[in-house]
Amino acid sequence: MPYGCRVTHPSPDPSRLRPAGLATRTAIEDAARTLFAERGFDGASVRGIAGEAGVDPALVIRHFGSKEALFLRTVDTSLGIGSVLDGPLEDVGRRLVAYFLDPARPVIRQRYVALAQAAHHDQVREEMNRHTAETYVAPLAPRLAGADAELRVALAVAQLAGLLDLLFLQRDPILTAADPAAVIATYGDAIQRLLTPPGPEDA
Amino acid sequence: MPYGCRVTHPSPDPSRLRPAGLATRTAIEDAARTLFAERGFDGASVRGIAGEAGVDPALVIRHFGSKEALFLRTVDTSLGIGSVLDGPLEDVGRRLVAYFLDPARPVIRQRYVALAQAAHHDQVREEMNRHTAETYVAPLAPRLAGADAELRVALAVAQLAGLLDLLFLQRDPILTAADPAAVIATYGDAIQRLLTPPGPEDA
DNA sequence: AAGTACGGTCAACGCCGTTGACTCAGCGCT
DNA sequence: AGCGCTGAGTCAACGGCGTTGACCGTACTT
Repeated sequence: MPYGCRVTHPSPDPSRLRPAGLATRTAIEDAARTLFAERGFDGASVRGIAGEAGVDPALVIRHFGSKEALFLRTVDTSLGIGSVLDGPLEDVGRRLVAYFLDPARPVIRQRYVALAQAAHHDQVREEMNRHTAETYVAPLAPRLAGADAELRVALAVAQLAGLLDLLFLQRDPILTAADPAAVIATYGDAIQRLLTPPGPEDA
Repeated sequence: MPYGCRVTHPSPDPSRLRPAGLATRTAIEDAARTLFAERGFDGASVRGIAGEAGVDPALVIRHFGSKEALFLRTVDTSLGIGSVLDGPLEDVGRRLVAYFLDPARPVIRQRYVALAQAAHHDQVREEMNRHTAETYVAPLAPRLAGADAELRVALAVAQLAGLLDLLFLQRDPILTAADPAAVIATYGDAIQRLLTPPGPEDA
């Protein structure tokens, strides 16, 4: 039986069950997006992602190089803030805090947790720095008056990151239980003062 | 040769080379402190700690229960800030920032990195929250005037954590290259405003 | 002298990310 | 038709991880 070995394949239609090439890549990417968001970087395993995608774990590495590279290609490091910064400068602080506190955006929380967990990998860290510079500093610093504009934007980013850290990673009970409106007002204004400090001649 | 098996022990003095009981515990704790500080929580392995202490890896778990428990018993989660908060309230913000930026304190930086890396373990997270409540909120909130004292302290902690995050974990190039004095002044004052907001009748 | 509790050792488990050798289908070539 | 090539996919294995259970040997208790 020289050519009867075709029987080993249970499915006769190769274009149906076994998506070839690019299709498997996207299947892996979808599974990775889901599992990274659900369980974070450490919690999601390459084997788990491969299983979810119906694929051999080795294939994931063959296609993407490493778990870290898969993460970088999969998770959106810019958390969709671009539009938030477009509005008027005078209350961008409150808008930023409100954006991340919005309970209608649980995905943001998940992505932030996954990103923070993966931050000890060099390439992820560099990507986050690139993202800070590109998303926050570049559009915001030129609009600021006063000295040290870039530094002040970076400090504002740090302040924002601290809130997300205590809220989503550390899950501080005081902040978790606090009234979101109060947090938005108090913390948002504090960020705002870094960006647009009120002059002494202010009303 | 029924009792000749003593020869298997190369050292005839048991109190010298093989410290018994409590001594091995402290040896493990010392190695853990060193390696956790040097390589962080994930980077330091139980096997590595055991090797550094000259001990079987299983013994580490037998004595401390788990890597996480060893970490909690070993690393000081209060980063030695107690005394910083004791001084006058009016510039505690700057003092806090200055404390962490002091280049003479690299240990603080190491400990913070290790803590942040381990934050996704439940018990470590709870310990950090306990530490926040005990070290910051409890002594500081009663001294504050105005509403939401506890919340404002928690927000100040968040703001401080954000700076450490971008500096020590993410290693943001802008903040890393910035003049420490400027950061202490700008960011310290921002924290200060959360704690003691200047009233409208201020000079 | 027997019992027991405990410090310590050893091998193994199940997980992880990753690698290398392999099969196999498709495709262009002569 | 036969050829080699390429690239997708599979499989078993590696070394490392945290952790567990069975097993010693000693020392103290009774």
